[in-house]
Amino acid sequence: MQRSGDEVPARVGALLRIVGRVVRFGALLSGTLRCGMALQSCVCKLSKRLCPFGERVCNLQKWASPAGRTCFPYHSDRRLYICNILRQSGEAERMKHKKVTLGEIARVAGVSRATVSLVVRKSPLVADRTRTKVEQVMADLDYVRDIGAARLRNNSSRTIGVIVPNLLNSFFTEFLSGAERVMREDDRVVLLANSHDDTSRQNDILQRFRGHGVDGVILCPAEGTQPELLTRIQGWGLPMVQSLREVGRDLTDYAGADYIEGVRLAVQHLVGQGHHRIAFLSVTARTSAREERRNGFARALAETGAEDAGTVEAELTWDGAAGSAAKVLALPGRPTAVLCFNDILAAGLMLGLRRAGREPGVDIAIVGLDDLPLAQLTYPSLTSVAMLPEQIGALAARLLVRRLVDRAAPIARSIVAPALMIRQSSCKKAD
Amino acid sequence: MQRSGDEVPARVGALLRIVGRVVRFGALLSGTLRCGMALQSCVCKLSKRLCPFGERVCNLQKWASPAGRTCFPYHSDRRLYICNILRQSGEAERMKHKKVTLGEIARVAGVSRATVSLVVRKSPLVADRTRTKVEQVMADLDYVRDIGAARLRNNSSRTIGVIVPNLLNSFFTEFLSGAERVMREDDRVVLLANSHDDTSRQNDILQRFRGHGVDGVILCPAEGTQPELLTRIQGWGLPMVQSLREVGRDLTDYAGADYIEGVRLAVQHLVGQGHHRIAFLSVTARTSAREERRNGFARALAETGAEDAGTVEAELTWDGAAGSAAKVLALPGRPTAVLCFNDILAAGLMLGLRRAGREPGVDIAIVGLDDLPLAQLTYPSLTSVAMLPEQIGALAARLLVRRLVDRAAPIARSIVAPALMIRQSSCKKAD
DNA sequence: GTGAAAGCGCTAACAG
DNA sequence: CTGTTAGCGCTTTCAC
Repeated sequence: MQRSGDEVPARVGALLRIVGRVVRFGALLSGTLRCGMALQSCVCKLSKRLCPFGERVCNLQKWASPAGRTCFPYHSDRRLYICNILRQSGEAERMKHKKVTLGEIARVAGVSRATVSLVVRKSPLVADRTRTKVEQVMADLDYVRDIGAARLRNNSSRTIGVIVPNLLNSFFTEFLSGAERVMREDDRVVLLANSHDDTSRQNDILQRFRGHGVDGVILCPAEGTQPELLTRIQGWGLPMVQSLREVGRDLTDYAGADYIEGVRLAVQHLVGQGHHRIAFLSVTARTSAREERRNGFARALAETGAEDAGTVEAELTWDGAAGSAAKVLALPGRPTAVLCFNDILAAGLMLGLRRAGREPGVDIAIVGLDDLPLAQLTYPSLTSVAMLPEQIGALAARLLVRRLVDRAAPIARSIVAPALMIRQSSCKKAD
Repeated sequence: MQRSGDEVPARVGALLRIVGRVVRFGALLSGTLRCGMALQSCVCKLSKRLCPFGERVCNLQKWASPAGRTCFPYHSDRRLYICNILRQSGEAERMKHKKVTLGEIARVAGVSRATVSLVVRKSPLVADRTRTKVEQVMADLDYVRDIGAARLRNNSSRTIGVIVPNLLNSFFTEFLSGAERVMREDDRVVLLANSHDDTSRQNDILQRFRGHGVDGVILCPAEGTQPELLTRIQGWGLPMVQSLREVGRDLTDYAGADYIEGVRLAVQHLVGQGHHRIAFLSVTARTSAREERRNGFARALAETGAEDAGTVEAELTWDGAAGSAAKVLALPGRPTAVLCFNDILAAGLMLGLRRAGREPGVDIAIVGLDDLPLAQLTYPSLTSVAMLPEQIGALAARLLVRRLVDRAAPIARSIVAPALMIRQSSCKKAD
């Protein structure tokens, strides 16, 4: 079955509906279905493209015969195209995965690639009629803009990298959640990596991110990160904000919580409960967060006149903290209260204390920091200071976005104010 | 200060060391430093590039004068280049962020871009001497391969997308952690997004991922996801594995835990503890995970002969679960034990029960599912069934990698075996 | 082994 | 407002 171009109805193009990547024919052309092809295997082909694009057709026979396929023409706004029905799924399959490009949208819509590009980028420079036409075609063909290709031209991948030291700690995953949310609101996408608090992995990740052309990075520096790293990153021209932890001071934008104030709230609360000998359960990993919390502790003690009953260090796990209970109890300062580096340690310590025959919240007061969700679940429930990591993540993301927009902006800090959450573990001092 | 090309020592090139993106000069040329320029601002320029690349220099004077800069030549393996000292940081800055490309490596190493490309991709087709030379230059210039540009040619971005419904639930973040780990081991990078269990956001994310050219997707389908979505994704030619939740059955690769077996373990344990009237605290969100757990519950009851004491539904929060305690206690089936959809609900339920004057683990047995870390912290500690989400994440990643390698591979399932973790909440039945 | 040339899909600059 | 042109940095033939 072959038809000459002359037989084609004048406005056949208008009857074509393109749905997904399969061409559906209008009534006028339904006769072609008699070829015995399933509707789904009807694919318009031109220059190896799926869908109804084609060069100008001069000689239908010439197109129809050599390939041994049944063809028929239709025309779109400006040109007469050839629609070529593929016999077998083999070729159809191969085409199915051929990308729909800007150029094809342009061809179908009868405009230039530049115009389509403008439409895609929502430029005001394009006429409304043109825009809607192009948008219609994009929707019909299921066009997806290739951001990677765009980046090659304009150096904006709309991708940012987030590096956290531990994905099993909900403090960091809440942080991540906030960052992801804001980035998505700003139409960006997050590349995620876990440094496991290892600087060499962190380097590795940074290189990889660089190779992927990220626009910027949110970094919670791994333990032991040197300030040189920051200058190196800046040397790459890679915008960065540090968060939760900070290397150096004011070397980059930074989002975090006011750890010192948080610790002060905790200590004041304990002192208010009548405690005057307070110990600190710290963590082994040396980060700015640790230093701030420790300094805050010393400062708060000085302010309140309470006594430093000593510091114990534990690994950042429940077991580690539980195991440190004995050391805490053996502290020469005979603490009546313990402030913990974070809730994970606090929860572990409470387990360990109970194993050692002491009732946390009764015999000894415990306060955590961070107010992770688990603080509500421990027994007794854990008094803690909320640091709002989800918010910090969001702030970090906003700082980064701001910097992407204006690289020369002055270095900024976003600090969230902590909030004391009083629960049962911070009992009044037993007499 | 100008020198003619003739005055340049024959093997000056050999004395050049390129460190980072700054050129350091060997002793032979140290005289040039007398110009009064800081070493750091010495930048080799050619065609706006940083570092010592240049066209062949025919006429040194011509290069030196018009730009008003001090120049001197050196030669590399094959060609004579010009090294141009920039006066001001203005221009130097602009250049600093100019990318080092394959072509520049090639020019410096004196080979073709194709050869460098082969080296980068570790092809065996390149001579050892050439390889080491090229690698040296890459290290010197701090070359980073642009994966986005590579993808444009070869359609492999080494990027995969992971879509989870909730980043605040550690079940999913542990999952994520496993997936990220495996992907990084395989030298891939993870694009992360949070669907918030919303199908329209999920669509949005998928489009965005598509635009970023991900090689594949790991999907924990949002509540209400239709099987059509899967066929659509497949229609895009986008490899995908489902995980933790499944839409349809065997439509795609799948990694998960054997929820039914997990529930069976829990019920058997409870029955072994003397409980015969068991309730189920379920969740409102309708997902395959919920259905499997419910079905498993029914089946396990049938197997053990225990009695279904009724089901209560709660929102997936502590408050929701705590609030449901009254309903659980009012169940006409008078349960002596409650199996909970997951640990979050179990923990919340225990809080609620205690508020209602019942002692969980004493008056009523509680078992959770998932064995989140928090199970060890509740009081009493929570008996739960470990589903090992970190492992599931890793398995999902491996399934996806496998499919990327062989798209025609048969559809596969990876199911991890759950493990019962007995703790205090699953007391023997009170008499 | 290596080099030259042709794109991948997109956008910036400029000319109409 | 729209079209033309010239690449972005890389890989892939296909010669040599």
